[in-house]
Amino acid sequence: MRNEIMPVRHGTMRARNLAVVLGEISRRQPVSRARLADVTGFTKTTVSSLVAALKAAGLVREDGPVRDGERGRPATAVSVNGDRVAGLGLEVNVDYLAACVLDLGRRIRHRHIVAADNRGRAPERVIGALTDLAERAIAAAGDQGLTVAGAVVALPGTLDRAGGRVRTAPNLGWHDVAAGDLLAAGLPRLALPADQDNEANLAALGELWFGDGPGLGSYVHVSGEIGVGAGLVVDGRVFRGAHGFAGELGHVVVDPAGPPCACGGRGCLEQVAGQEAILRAAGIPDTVGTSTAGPDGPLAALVALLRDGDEPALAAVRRAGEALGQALSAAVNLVDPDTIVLGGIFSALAPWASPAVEEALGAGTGVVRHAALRLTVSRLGGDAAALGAAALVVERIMNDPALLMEAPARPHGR
Amino acid sequence: MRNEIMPVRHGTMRARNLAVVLGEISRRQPVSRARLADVTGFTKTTVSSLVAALKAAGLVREDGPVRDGERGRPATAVSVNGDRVAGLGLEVNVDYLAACVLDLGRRIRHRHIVAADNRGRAPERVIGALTDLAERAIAAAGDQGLTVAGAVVALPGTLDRAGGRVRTAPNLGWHDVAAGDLLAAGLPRLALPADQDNEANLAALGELWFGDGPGLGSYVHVSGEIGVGAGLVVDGRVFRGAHGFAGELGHVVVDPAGPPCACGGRGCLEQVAGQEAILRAAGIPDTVGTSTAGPDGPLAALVALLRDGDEPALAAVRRAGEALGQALSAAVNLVDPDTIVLGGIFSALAPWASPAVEEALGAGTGVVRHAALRLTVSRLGGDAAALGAAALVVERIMNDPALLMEAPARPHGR
DNA sequence: TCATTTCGTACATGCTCTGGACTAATTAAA
DNA sequence: TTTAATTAGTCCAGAGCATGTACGAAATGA
Repeated sequence: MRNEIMPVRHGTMRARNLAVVLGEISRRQPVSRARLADVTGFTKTTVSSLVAALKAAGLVREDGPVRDGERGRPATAVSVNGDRVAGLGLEVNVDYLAACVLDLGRRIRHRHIVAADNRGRAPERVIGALTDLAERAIAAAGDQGLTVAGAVVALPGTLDRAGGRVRTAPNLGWHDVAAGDLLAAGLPRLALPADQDNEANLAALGELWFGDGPGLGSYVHVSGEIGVGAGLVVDGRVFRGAHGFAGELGHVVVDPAGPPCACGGRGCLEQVAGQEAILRAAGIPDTVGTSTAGPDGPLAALVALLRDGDEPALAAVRRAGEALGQALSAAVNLVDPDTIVLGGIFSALAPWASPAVEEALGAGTGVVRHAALRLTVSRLGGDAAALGAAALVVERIMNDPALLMEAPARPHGR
Repeated sequence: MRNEIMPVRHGTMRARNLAVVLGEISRRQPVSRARLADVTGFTKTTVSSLVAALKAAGLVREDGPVRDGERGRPATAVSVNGDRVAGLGLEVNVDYLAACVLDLGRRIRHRHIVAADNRGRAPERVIGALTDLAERAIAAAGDQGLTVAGAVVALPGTLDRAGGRVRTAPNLGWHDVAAGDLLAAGLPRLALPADQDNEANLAALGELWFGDGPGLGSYVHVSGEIGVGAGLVVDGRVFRGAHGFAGELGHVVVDPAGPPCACGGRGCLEQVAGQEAILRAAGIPDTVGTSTAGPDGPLAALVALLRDGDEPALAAVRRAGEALGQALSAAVNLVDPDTIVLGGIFSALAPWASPAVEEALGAGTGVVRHAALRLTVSRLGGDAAALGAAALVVERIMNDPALLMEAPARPHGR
């Protein structure tokens, strides 16, 4: 019904085809124009013209002659130019801020996390500190000859992405904050408009790019920090649902008779498998202020107890894993992924939680389905969402390089 | 990662723009070329050319002069031509077969349901009966001057859509059946290749087109028959997940301690809210053979008991509603729809089940979210999936009318 | 040294959208 | 009744982009 098929004009066609060629270059890295013509179906002429435009924009580089086949003139390989354009990823979380710079070649050029207790702090202050971080990142990029083309901010809450506002970020204590405007005020104007997205979605994207590798196509990425969220990736695309609130794993009911949750529901997963719940059940005081992720945080204390075989801690984590597995089985039945990736605090707890997760997952998914399902653990650090945010900028450029090219590429607007 | 951006050539551009114009015509029905130019952004020249092509293909019709504004030359209105091309929808279900013909103007031209106990019957026999039904439908369409351009079959099971095979349809007793080939053998070659899809997905599509109206954008459509399935529609598109098995609501766990299910899991929704479970709990023998949907079926008996205030029946339906609401709350948290539509047997049971569904739904979704959520009941009959199947054919044509147009529209393949 | 093979570019061609001029049909005003 | 204004739709040149053939460039092998 709501089909949104947009008109295609010459400019759109060109823009699209630039993206096709750039994408294929990125996928096959040093690759000749002839081979590009082969795989895209374009004529050699068209490929040459598209590559020339990409080269002029600094997005692509000629690597010099390479012998591809056995006879014949050697090809001049082209590859993505990672030394000119980069994306900036930013992240606001409850107990830290993060920034990272990712170049078009997918190399991380800068990465910085600072601990900060943002719980209840005024949004202006938080965004102020974040823009400081962003400025330093942009400067660092500049030192390496990189131009930062755009930025995305990861925020832990429900967003109105179109309006650039945060509706609610309960763990930050934010309500209806114009984060976009605040950020725009502090950042230099970039070529691409700054954007924001949910922390869980971006962490999932980070996993796709830097985690278990490009083999992952469709998966549920659990990103438990203070809350429990999930990013749903289907065929390499983040699935956001109708309003962008999909993947709220933390509020899936795992025990209808359970305790009431702040969300208004009852027996939500977060009540059992959220960080606070786990710590409480394990008998550890949850002191925010010392960074959760840091070596002195309560999470480290929990892991230490687990290592020592402390029974209450083990039971708490087991119970959390069980509930998580149950909620995930619903996600599997409804969203049909290949893989489940445990991220956030669960990647640290995985050695003790995984068996319970696995078992509950098995009980909640059919035999056939369960056999095809993989359960993996994220190897990414706490700033997975910042990485994903930067990846989103790069992805956006790769999907529409014309955004960064001179006017001729899109002559008639749109 | 897996981005699938396809090259765009002139033919693709044209094909796309034909779809844009056709879609806008369909949306605004009698509409002038001038207005089309306005809303699409094309020049008047381009619109004229596109409309001419659509008219030549018989997809669009000129309605005669209409005074649109107040001054100036009156416009000649164009609208979708519903009298030339139609789509055929077919449905195989446990206790009936259905066919329907839908013209491009979205009018149902033919609709036929026959009761049949397909449980355990040989697939060849079932498909044979279905092709008979299809032939009669095609003949009926021909009598009305319509050409059937394509067909889609709704099947109650997990499908390998690309390969045209049914993997498993437990309630039919089918395993790895080449339904596509069987059907192709019996049907005349249509302009578009015949396709198949899951019954739940198509029922959801049927609801989108013929149910509570175009207002619905994103919703979960529960289609309980023998099993319990759900079709997920996000922004007017069916969401199929990675392998096409999304929306398996029937196997979401509602009670981890519950009875084992045939799927290998434990405490699945289907064990509580499936038709058999409800009937058993209500003390009614589940005799398949008499059509479930018919006036003498066990479902009618259940409704009669409910009308009489029979307590075991009321309790069974209440319990089913509760479990359904709980499973649906997971779907809401994960997929983020606007609306829940109760279809299948639940539309008949809604008067007694809805309060329990509503309550469980409220307990499992945050306050904010729950306030925005609507719970409605399908007004469609048993053949919702057949309607949806026909709608899918029509949608496919509307999305790419060039498929039905002479070669000139796509000169270079693809 | 020359045929063969493969890579990349040049130039003419064709398809499709754009834009301004023009014709057509109607209402409002003179 | 005539004339100006307004809106609809078509005609025709023009521009953007991909296609296709021809051709020069750079390697291998005989």
